[in-house]
Amino acid sequence: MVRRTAADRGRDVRLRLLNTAAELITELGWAAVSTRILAERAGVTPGLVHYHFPSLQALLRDAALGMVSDLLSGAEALFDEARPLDAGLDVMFASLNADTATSTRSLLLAETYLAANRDEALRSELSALVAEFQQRLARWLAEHGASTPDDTASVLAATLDGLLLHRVVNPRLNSSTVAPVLRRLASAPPA
Amino acid sequence: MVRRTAADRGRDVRLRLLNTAAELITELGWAAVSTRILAERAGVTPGLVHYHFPSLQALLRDAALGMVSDLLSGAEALFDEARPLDAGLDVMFASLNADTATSTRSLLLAETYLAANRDEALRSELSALVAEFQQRLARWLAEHGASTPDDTASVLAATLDGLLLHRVVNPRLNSSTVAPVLRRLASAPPA
DNA sequence: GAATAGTCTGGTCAGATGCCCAAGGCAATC
DNA sequence: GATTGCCTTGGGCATCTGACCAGACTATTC
Repeated sequence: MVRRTAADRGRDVRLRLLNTAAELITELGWAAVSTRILAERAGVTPGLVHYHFPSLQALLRDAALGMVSDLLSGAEALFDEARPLDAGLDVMFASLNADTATSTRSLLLAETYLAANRDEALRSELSALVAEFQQRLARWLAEHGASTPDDTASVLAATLDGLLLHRVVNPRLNSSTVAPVLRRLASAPPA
Repeated sequence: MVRRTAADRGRDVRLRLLNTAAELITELGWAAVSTRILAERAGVTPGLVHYHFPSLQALLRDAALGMVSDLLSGAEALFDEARPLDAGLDVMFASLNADTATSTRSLLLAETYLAANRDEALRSELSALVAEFQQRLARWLAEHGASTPDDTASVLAATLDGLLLHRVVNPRLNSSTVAPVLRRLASAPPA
């Protein structure tokens, strides 16, 4: 028998709200997530939303930043495991396609970029997350002999996000077409 | 004295609605554009919106596709003029940064990708526009000795969009850091 | 001048929105 | 058993939402 105090249940509801908020942002778009839709999907009364969070926007911010943080950590783990540079690039892009959970979470990333355009607080927190990811990516590139690792990491990170967006309208984008080009992007310049 | 028939005024209002709709999508996000906000900004009564368009969504679709079409035509013109491959890449990315109008319109492009995820009709029309742009880009790359021009064009287009998104949170992204990496992406693979 | 056709107004409708709060719940502590 | 502290409910508030429409306006055609 598990003891479930009020505080436990509260933490649970808070978490469930954050998770379903992330889902709904990708499904409906950031601005279309409403208190009531969110509460219903989370199996909770609407009033609870404003008990656990100061505002709906604050909830969406927390939800988005949490998921983005998870997503970037996951990506870091991928290329950290795969030792050679080529394999790392392959694995990174492949994982974006294969896993539906990852794929929808990456749409959330794009939504968050756009929302960051309109929300100062969100922008600075997102900047920090992305900057840290790029530093690790740059370090990994440098360790594997890539040239101008910092600039390459910036562009590579942007490319990965762009590919996620483009997959919506471009079915040609799969591992075998993309990987060789990415390899060229990360390689040393031709003599 | 210019003759302004009723039909002329009508066409004018229709155009003004489309233009301000595009503005508002980038400012507020797709789902946050409402009939009344749009009408007020366009200097028009709310009722007019549903006279000229069957629904608000249809208006937003038309507005977005129109602007995206303009944006892609503009980009095509840029790299068509700049004969060498390197110069073309430079000019393409530089123009995205320099011109504020172009820069906001490119945020509209990202909003449209995400909206296309939820709107079948929008998705197919956007796919067609992007596919045509990529074909021209691939042809241009091929003419300038790039390898695997089709795949390269797909990834390059995604990279450009990704860079637009990332500029929001990454101040390092400017012409001088990005251009060399793009050049590597488009170049022939090292022997 | 009458008829026609396209454009526009102002208002209405039912429903959704974010946020708030008094009242009740329940487990831990005294 | 009383008290304390956190969680939860259900309803209410003012405001906004997309869509609709009867009627007015105006330039063109007869």
